[in-house]
Amino acid sequence: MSTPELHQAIAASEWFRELPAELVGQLAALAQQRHLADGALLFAKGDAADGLYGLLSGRVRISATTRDGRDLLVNLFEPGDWFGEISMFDGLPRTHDARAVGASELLLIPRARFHALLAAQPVLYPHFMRMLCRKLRRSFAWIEYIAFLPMSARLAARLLELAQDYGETQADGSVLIALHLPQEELGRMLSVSRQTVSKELNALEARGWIRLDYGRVLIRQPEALEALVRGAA
Amino acid sequence: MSTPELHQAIAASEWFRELPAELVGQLAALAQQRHLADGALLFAKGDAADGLYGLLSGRVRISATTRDGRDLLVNLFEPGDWFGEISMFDGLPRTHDARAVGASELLLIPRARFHALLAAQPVLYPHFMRMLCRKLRRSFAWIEYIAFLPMSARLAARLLELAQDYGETQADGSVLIALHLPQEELGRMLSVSRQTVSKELNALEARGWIRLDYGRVLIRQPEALEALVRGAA
DNA sequence: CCGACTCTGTCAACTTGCCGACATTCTTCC
DNA sequence: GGAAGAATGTCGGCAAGTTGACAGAGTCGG
Repeated sequence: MSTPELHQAIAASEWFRELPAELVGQLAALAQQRHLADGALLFAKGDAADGLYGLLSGRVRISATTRDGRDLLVNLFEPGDWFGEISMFDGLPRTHDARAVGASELLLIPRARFHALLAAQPVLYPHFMRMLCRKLRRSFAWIEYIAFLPMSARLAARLLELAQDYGETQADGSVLIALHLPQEELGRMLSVSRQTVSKELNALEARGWIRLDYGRVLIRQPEALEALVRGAA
Repeated sequence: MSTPELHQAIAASEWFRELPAELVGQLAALAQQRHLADGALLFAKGDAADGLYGLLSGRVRISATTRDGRDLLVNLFEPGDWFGEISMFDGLPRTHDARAVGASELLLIPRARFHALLAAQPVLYPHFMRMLCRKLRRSFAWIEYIAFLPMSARLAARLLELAQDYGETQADGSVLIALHLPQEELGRMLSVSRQTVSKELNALEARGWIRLDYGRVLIRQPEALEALVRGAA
């Protein structure tokens, strides 16, 4: 990918939209390109930080795993997202595993260069602080959901979040979650069994709020799901 | 409190230990002092951010609350801790409620002044980024505990954390958690009922790993608790 | 030292969600 | 079009934790 194309890709990302063109240019100049095959491991929990990653195409799955094979799906990044900043800023090991879902293209801004740029351009700091704050708020919300909401409301909340990130509005106004999303995967997001997800999704479908399809979900009445979340809170 | 005393108080805090004296002085110059009576509300979730807080004496309890009165005890700060930085950096409302436990003295660094100082001294940024990263890692660990560990291991993990923060080593080598800590409060930390906490604590005591006292806990064998956490992970 | 209050232990009935098993249905790839 | 594999629906037994109730024990202030 040529430098102007890189510049374009970075400037288009939600995270760097407000950044002046000059700084985008400087970031682009630091970036290396990287390719990952489907399922390839980008980094694992405990690894030393190599740099900051930006996703150009494909998907990256962030998860926590136990020795006995259970795993928790923490995040699913799509093109335009940036991640891996935590280890960059505190110098400690990676907090999670990162794995490609489908063949993926990434940008890597290596650690040392990134810190040099930050030192030269402290204007960048508030920017990345907002990035950290956003993840913190997301974590807090998640913790509260687990603490306060019953499983059904948590599922509804998760569906709405997915619709926010991956939703495609259909002709009839309903929102299709444009993801290959088996119920087992949904279960891994909520740390709940496949069977429980299945039962609950069917209950939601019976009420006409969603429609189930093989490996995907269509949300017909987002307001009803929101009410379910709020009502339980 | 006089300015040199403030300077001293800030420099002594775990968070600002590495900060050069000059910057500590500049922070101290911005600080206002504030007193809170036992149980007084410092700020509530949803409030606009007034500033960054440092605790001089007493305790501050950070929690999330539902309309129907359940609450989740997220954090318990002690003298030397600083908090309230998230809303400062992203400009969004407070994420939690903060309430004094016992009469408390606080420092407030007002928002506008703080940002002026940051702009003048960007060296401060990496410092606060580490602060955010630390809270993020804590959140992640918590989420994983909830997802992966059974209640007993989560309780053990929480006790060890409390021992870390509030522990006083006794003559016989065991560690007393120097907090008024009713089992109900422990339950609110883990979002688990008082009865369950009671049963589990008694099981731990039966194994000789802890000793229960009225409103407090003594940890006799930290290693055993650690093994319990690790074994379940 | 006594009464009020807080904290703890315990029980039974109930709810939620897990797990294993098995049958069905849908998709994909030859 | 026909496997093979992936995803889903469903059931019953089981484990963990909740809720409400009540009794007993510890602490504190007058």
